Amino acid sequence: MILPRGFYARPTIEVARGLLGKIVVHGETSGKIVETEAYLGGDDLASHSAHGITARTRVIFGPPGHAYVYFIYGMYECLNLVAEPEGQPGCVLIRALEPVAGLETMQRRRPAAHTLRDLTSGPGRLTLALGITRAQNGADVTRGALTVRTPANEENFAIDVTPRIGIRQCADWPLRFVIKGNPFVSGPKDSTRARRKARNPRCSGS
DNA sequence: CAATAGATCATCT
DNA sequence: GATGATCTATTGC
Repeated sequence: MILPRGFYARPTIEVARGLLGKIVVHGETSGKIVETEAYLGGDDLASHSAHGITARTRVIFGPPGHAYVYFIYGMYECLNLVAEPEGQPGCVLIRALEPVAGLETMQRRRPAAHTLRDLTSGPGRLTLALGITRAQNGADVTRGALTVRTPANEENFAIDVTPRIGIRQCADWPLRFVIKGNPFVSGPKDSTRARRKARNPRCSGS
């Protein structure tokens, strides 16, 4: 079943947690969401919407249940889902998927992935694997080729909360959510002892 | 296994 | 003109 718009018209953090375990479908390819990050309005300087409405960020202020796809580092695109009622900023970055369907197609789109885990475990990776580009920016994910659905049988899982990754502003805010123990989350592999890598908090001071 | 540099461009100052 | 919600290949233990 496709998630209704009401699912997205809630506080961003609730949407970010609720999206874990759901299925992103684009054409013949699909994957289960195992890692998300919340990007809020207001004081969250890490969010693109922090500096107000621009040509790029207008989607974040628009109606919920739409895709916000942006281009970054000259090479990669990242998929977000717009939350909050229309007029209020807030979106959820999809950071990692567990491949579900269309594996051959995904492999073809990502020749650099040597393991199944590498296929979709990262924001730039999963957009390549699913074939998502800026053409999907602003697309309605409650209808069309790009949708988010509930899995056939929803399993129980615990949620881990950590700081967000790859940002400089507000780097210590606990807004990253992962399915605990799922091997497809991005970051250090826990095949062996995963040592905690301490990052300098840049936003903790004044 | 851990750390580092390079690729590359839309967006904003 | 600088920077960034990244990924990959390469180097060094």
